Amino acid sequence: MTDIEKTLENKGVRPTAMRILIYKYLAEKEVAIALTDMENAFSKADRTTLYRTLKTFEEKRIVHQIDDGTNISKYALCEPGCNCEMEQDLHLHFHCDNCDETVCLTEHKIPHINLPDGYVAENANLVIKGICDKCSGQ
Amino acid sequence: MTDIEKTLENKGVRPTAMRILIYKYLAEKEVAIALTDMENAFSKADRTTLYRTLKTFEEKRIVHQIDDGTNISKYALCEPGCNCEMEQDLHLHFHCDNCDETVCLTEHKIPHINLPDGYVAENANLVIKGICDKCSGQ
DNA sequence: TGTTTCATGCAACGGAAGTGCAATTATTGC
DNA sequence: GCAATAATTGCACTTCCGTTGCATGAAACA
Ligand SMILES: [Mn+2]
Ligand SMILES: [Mn+2]
Ligand SMILES: [Zn+2]
Ligand SMILES: [Zn+2]
Repeated sequence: MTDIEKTLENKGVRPTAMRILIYKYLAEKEVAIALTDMENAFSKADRTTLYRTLKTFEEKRIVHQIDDGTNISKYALCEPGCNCEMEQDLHLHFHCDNCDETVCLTEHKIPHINLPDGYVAENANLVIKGICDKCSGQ
Repeated sequence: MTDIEKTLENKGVRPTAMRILIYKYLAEKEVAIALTDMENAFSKADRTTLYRTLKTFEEKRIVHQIDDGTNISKYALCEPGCNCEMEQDLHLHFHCDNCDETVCLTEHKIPHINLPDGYVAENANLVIKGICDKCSGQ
């Protein structure tokens, strides 16, 4: 039993061949992945299977969904021990307008915001757009 | 010539009847408006006209587009004299999970974020989700 | 082994954004 | 005013992404 299989089982997901492949794919990419990216990478697998795998992973807190403002849902593996929905774990995301890639900046947490009276914050999403380190040539 | 007509002309938009109605509608709503909302409010007008009017308004900086994470684009009138794309004018948006409405918190600017080396920020989007003042009963 | 539960594949649907083109309306030059 | 021109509006259609229903296949269980 490999590390990935153990991880999946720990999260309550049966480690099928497909799921292991998808996990590996997510692990080796350092950027957020869209369903379409998956489709291209796994031309043999069905779109629905990829879709449902991502949803299962999300539910079991293996990945978190990222809304980077492109209107295309992206996904990235959660950090070990992260509580995606807890305020202290909400990190920001960076979307590069040049290469169109989105990355997690897991070290950069979303600052706490004081809201007007009556507003109760439960979640937050902060996306910075611009040019990424690869594209800025630095 | 009414105030609205003047405003539109100043922004370089011909004040047609339709556009004046749409502007009025946006002005009297205190929440961000989706294209579908428009369709319901103006059942006589064609969807495309509403769509293109919003795009024109956006281009001419009469409204700004809001991505609140629902994957439905919303629009709200810009504050007088605002430079939507300038960093100092980027305010945050609040989406209520209860009533599903999104509001501009124009007084709450997005805090400046220090990025890792090589990343160049050009724009930012911060959406807080939770319960709005009306729904929290306060 | 037989039964049940879960995963996968195929097909179709739905909502929202966007586009080409024709028709209508407003503006301009004479 | 009237023809020529430009801008706006309406209709039809497309595309893209996300999502669901249902049948089939594989794995776990008893
Ligand atoms: Mn992330
Ligand atoms: Mn706003
Ligand atoms: Zn880049
Ligand atoms: Zn509310």
